[in-house]
Amino acid sequence: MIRSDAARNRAKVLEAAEAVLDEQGLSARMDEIARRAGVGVGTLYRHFATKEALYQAIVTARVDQLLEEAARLRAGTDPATAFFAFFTRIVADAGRQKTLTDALRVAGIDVKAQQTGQQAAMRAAIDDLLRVAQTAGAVRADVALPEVLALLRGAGLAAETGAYPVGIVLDGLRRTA
Amino acid sequence: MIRSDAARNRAKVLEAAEAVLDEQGLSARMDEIARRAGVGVGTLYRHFATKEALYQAIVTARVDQLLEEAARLRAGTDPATAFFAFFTRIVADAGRQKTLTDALRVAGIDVKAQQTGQQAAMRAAIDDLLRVAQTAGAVRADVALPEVLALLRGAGLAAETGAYPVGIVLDGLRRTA
DNA sequence: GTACAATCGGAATGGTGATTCCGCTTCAAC
DNA sequence: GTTGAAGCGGAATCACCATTCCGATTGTAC
Repeated sequence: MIRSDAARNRAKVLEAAEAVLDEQGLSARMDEIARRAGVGVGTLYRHFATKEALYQAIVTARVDQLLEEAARLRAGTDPATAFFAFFTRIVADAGRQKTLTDALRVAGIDVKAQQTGQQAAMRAAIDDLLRVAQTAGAVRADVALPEVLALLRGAGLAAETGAYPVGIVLDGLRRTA
Repeated sequence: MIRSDAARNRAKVLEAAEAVLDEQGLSARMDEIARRAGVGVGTLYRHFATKEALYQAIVTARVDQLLEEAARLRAGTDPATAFFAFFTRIVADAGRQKTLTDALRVAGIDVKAQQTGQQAAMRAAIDDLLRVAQTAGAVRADVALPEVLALLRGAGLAAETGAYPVGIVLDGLRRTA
């Protein structure tokens, strides 16, 4: 059986880590996270073997949320606009959560060889939304996944520091009259 | 009088630093720069008090180059395209020189309060090119300097990791028909 | 209530890399 | 050619953090 205090601490750690990492990005210090969670660093390490692992846990969860959102949009929204909504959603979130920008890396060129297949899933979801939008005539035909990923990466990174005019980029992606 | 060897070493250090910093960004190590310059770290520190100072020296020079380029474009090119050319030039360079991305920060929201007035000059130059292009009807009227800076920042950051489709962003900036 | 394994907390450790120090070397003025 | 100051190299220092360790504590089973 899992000790109740252990479960409680794990939750506190995750919550604190999300807050701190969103604010400061990967450069946040482990002590700070532990302090904010109200536990010792030892406890923190009992639950997550390394900083990287803790980070990974959070990012993975976030990407999953995005994947769900993509599915939801795909199913329930006008195919011509689902793509734009998803793009916008990602950028908006990136402005609030530093971890998300790195989450994008999971979908992008990815620095350290990833694993989960999450990367593939994310790419597939975006690619799918893109194609449908193109078929519907809402997005110009001369762009493909790589371009969209690059635009997303840039928008996400920039949004991290301040407001980003997604609308302009989306206009650039719209079918040229 | 400045000792000849000192002058020579200063130049070697600057050259090596440009190369290394462009390749690896601010995380490059001081030893590496010294090694590449063929001098000891002590020498490196005799010429530049801190890593930050060395970096600053390079970035400042680069921004100056950009300012000249802006002036050149402003004077000698069709006002309707000078803006696009400048934007493109910056993004292209950012893909090659990691220091440039940070140079953009000088023109942007700037993390650690800057000084030189270089920031102001850069902003003014971009603002000027923008306005002229707008007057010429080449750029949509509903964008202003902040939006352009944000787009530049994003494009620069993304270009650092891979190809970036500037064209799409520029299309988004064009006058909407 | 007791026992013991799982958890805790947080001081100590270890690694990385910037910056300092200082005895040695080289330049250039005389 | 001599000499003092400026410059040099690179080993030693310092600071910063992630991660480890271990004696003290707490939860759960009996």
